[in-house]
Amino acid sequence: MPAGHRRARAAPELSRRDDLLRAAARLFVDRGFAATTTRDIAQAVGMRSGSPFYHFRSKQELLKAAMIEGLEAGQRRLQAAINGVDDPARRLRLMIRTHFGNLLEGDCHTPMLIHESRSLDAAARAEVAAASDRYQAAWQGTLDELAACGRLRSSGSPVRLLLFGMLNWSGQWYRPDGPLSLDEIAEAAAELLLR
Amino acid sequence: MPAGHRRARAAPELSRRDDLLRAAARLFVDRGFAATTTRDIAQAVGMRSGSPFYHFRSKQELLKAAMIEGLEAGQRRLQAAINGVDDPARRLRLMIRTHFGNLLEGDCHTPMLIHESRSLDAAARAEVAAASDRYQAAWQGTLDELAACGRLRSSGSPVRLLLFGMLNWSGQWYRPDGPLSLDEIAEAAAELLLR
DNA sequence: CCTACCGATCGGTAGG
DNA sequence: CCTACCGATCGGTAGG
Repeated sequence: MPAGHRRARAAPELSRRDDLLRAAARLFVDRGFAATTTRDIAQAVGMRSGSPFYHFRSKQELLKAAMIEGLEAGQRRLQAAINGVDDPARRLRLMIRTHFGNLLEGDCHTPMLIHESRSLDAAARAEVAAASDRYQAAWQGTLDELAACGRLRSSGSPVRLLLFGMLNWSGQWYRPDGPLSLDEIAEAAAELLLR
Repeated sequence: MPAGHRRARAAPELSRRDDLLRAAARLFVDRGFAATTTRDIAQAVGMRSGSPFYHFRSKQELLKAAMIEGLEAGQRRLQAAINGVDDPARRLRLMIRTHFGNLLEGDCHTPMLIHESRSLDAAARAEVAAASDRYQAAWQGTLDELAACGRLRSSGSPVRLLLFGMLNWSGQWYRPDGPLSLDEIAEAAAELLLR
């Protein structure tokens, strides 16, 4: 039994670390950072209470890594989705839909953790803020382009922030089995921005 | 010294209860429910660690009361602001600006606590949800009226939810000493909705 | 990665 | 509303 499986899982340490990251992200999103126990996280991946600390120095480090790596994975999905798309309006629609995916599909939902960075110390919070800025910077170019050709309702400075509000707040009310699909919600959000 | 002040503060028990509620709301908003200690709350109003439990049965009850009473106070401000205003577009602008006040001015910021209702048991969560629904119901009439006369960008069903997203998410980025005033942000949000 | 454990903190209570 | 306190839980560590 151990023989045939050797190649299936390369670098088992990395995979375990990833398991912890994914379980932590899910629990942090569901219950909040402070209400989640390192024991909960360990149990979610079948470890004992002390073992997560073999992979991460502290609970805060787990949160920091989950947020940064989750944001970077989301950013890669964003770039892949708009790769080669010239029309900025179509690009915006794709970004909105992809962001909903990062936020509400899959099993990490990292963008919903942004508020938990208040639980980090200043240094870690700065690292997370930098990753979050990189994620948002990817949007500014498309918004500027739309504003330049007059296709944005409002080119005022809070537009990007209001847009992220519409999108990120959906984590509070969206239900996969509800009456609205993510495609529909994404379309409605784009409609509000585009002229 | 005790003589002359007797009339200044009527019903001191109620006032102490209110002090606790305000301090709790502020701390819950700043640090989150789970990360806030009942000792923190007691200290914030000059009590000893056991004393909040003379006014509230449990930490959860404190959260429930802070949320419900805060939402009701906000709803009263909302109604007062639009009292006698006939133009639905102007009413919407006033509601948005007043909601920003409930959210970001004063010292309770109750709407930012909605996410913390996950820390309540099912019965308490239902009570809070009912108060939150009443708060949101006040908006639906105005939105319907605007949709009926074609002055809403989109009359799709998620518009109210997307609107609340724009507004409530601002708690994540708005700074009183930042470049944008609440008047400007409120105006930008209204611009996105109105045609 | 597990076992066994520690010190600190926390929500809540008794009794006044 | 305070004093004094309890039981439980939690993040983290030593040592293997």
